[in-house]
Amino acid sequence: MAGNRVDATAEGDDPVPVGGAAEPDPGGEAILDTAIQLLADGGLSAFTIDRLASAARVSKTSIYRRWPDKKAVFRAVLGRWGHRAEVADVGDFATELDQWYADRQDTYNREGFREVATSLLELSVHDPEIGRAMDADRRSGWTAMRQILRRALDRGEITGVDDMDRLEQFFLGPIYCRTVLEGQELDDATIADFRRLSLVAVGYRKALRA
Amino acid sequence: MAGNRVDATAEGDDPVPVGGAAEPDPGGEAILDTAIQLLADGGLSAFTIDRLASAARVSKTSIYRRWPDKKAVFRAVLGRWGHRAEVADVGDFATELDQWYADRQDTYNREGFREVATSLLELSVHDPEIGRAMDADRRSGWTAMRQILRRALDRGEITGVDDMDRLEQFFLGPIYCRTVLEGQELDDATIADFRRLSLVAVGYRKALRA
DNA sequence: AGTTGACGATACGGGACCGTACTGTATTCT
DNA sequence: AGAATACAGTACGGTCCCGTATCGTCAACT
Repeated sequence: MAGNRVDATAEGDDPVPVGGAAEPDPGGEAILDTAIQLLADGGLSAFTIDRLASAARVSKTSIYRRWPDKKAVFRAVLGRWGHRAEVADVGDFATELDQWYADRQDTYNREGFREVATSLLELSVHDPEIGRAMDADRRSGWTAMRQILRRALDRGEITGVDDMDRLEQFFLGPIYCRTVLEGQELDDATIADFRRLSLVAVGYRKALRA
Repeated sequence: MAGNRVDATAEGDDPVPVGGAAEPDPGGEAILDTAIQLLADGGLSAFTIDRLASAARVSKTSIYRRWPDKKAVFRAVLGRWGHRAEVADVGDFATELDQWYADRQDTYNREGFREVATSLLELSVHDPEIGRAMDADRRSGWTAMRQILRRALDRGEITGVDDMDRLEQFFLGPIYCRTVLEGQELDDATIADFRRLSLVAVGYRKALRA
């Protein structure tokens, strides 16, 4: 149920399978899934290696064989938690935006998303290593929006702001604020409102009838 | 340097001065200020009562005399961390919005704001008690925006959306996303962009020349 | 002067947690 | 079959932390 794997972690997280070829190590991924579940249930204060082992029905040995210490487990969780969304170029900003909204809806309405997101954010803010991993993950997760905006700007569909960071924040902010900060659902009506407001804001003309 | 006190905590945080009248207990507030600093420096994992006592140059006795346990300290920190912004009715939405932006700029650019905000958010999401305190605090902190929007709607200055939650999220989201999630500064140019986009979005006509 | 109460310093019991080591077992590879 | 490996289970040392208790000091109040 979690998002796709961000494969290029390259931080020493990979278990390096010995005999066979590069298998995805289903055991490790199962552990990480359990870790996400554990984080969703009890937050950082309840996240211990002993509990993770118990919840994953695995011995601590199997955890420490894969990751050197607890922080490495967190980094790996962050990688597995990460999600990349690709939105194809269909020639129209609003259509691509709807695609992006649908993907965000799936992601942000996921059970336990808020809990895990806040825990990982707290970690990333106070730990430089995890922070870098978080940045990379977020950047890859947002690339879709960046590409959509870039194309829309090139087509001349939207105007008024050319700073990509601010544009991204303007589109994602309301969603993030509603779900992660406030804990409210991202329903269709809300998406419709955000969509209409945002399109008007950036001067997308074709959406005046909607 | 922290925000104003939210006085109506009413959760057993008050130290109840014995002899004199209702003094504000400067010792307790100094401890909470140190706690905020501690949270800003090391996050949740570094926040311990022993360290708090040491950093505040106070004995643990003085802490446990004021609050029954660690969670109560967190609740008190949340109360002191809280901030209420009032924006007077001046008859024009954009003017009041600028007031609000200025206040948000002060708040969100505060040293250590992001660190403390993420830690307290993580706590509040996973602990119902602290969560309720957080909700009350956030609600009081956002009331200014709610009032501004309410007045603007009544004056007919803005149109298109009448759901107050979504409107609030639409205005605060970009700011929150930029500062807390991304860790970027909330400079004047960014405020100007967000302001222009938002005003256009809600159909504030008078701002077309700006 | 004498009492009261807040305070600092310190110590302590109890528990939790991290990371490692050890042992025995099942499975896979040669 | 035999060797190598991953694994579960468990125990352990060391550390940290919470919350309480104790004791001596100092300032305020009566």
